Amino acid sequence: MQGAQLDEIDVKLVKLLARDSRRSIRELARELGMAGSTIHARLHKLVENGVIKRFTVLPDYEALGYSVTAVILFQVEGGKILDAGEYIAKDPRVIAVYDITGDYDLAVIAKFRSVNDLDSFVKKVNKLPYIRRSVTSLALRAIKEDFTSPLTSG
Amino acid sequence: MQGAQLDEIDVKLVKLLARDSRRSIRELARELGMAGSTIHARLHKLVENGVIKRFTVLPDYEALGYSVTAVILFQVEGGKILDAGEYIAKDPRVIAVYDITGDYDLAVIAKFRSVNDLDSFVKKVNKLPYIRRSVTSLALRAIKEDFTSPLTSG
DNA sequence: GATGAAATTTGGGGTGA
DNA sequence: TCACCCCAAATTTCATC
Repeated sequence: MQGAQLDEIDVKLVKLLARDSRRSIRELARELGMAGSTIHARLHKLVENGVIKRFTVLPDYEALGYSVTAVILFQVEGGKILDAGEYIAKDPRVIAVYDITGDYDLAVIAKFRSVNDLDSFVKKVNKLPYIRRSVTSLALRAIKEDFTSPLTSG
Repeated sequence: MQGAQLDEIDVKLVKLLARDSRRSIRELARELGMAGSTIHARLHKLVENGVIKRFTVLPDYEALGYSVTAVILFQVEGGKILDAGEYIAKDPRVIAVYDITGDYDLAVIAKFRSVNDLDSFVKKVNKLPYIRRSVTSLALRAIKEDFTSPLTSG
């Protein structure tokens, strides 16, 4: 994916956009001390190279009815970890799946409309033949949830 | 924050923007079968009510040099969970902190530039007097990481 | 790569229906 | 809420350096 080496301007541009992706190219150009057309071209490349995967919006899941967040760990039979991970990843309610070291093999974070919804998800996944064990932790509260934090707090 | 009840159009609008927040109001209006000025007003309210928290960009953390992701669980002395959570949340490398049920009290997801960087983070947090125990799992691979998934896959 | 100027769209506000 | 118009500002393209 990356032949693209990013210089300091590129990184600054991504950070500015992570903070607020609606800022005009003119404004960004002014702040970065370059011409608008240059920033426009750089932005285009960043998107093309996949450094910026998507322009999106940070939603309030509570307001949208997703009041339940869960962290679920799975033990999977050796050799089937990626298969299981990819199966789990297909579910739209899953926002993250990590292949992890330690006692468990997969860490999953997902958003649900209700505890019943969570329950049906866990049961669905546990039906897979190569899932050995799972632990479900209900997130009583999301103290922080900001996937841009490393870029926007720095 | 939520006296705002969202109708179907509002939800659709958020979903469309979660998929691509650069689409013009004209285009969104056409797709939703409403006038541009109406969509403009609705969008304004969604931002004002905090249903849309921020316009942002989905970055490729690998490309930006954050090659290490970790899932860390903490056991915290009763009564100090929120304090610990808020302390941890301040670190820019932390993208999520959940107050969870189960054997551990906090689940943390964070991004690091190196394993050393991760190590120093865990040591820093473990110095807190009310942290009883922690388990660090290195994410060998992010099989999925898309915090808009419930909105964009549905 | 970067630039400034030109051509095309868009945002945002207002009006009356 | 809508359809319509307006204008200032933005995006995007392109010839040129």
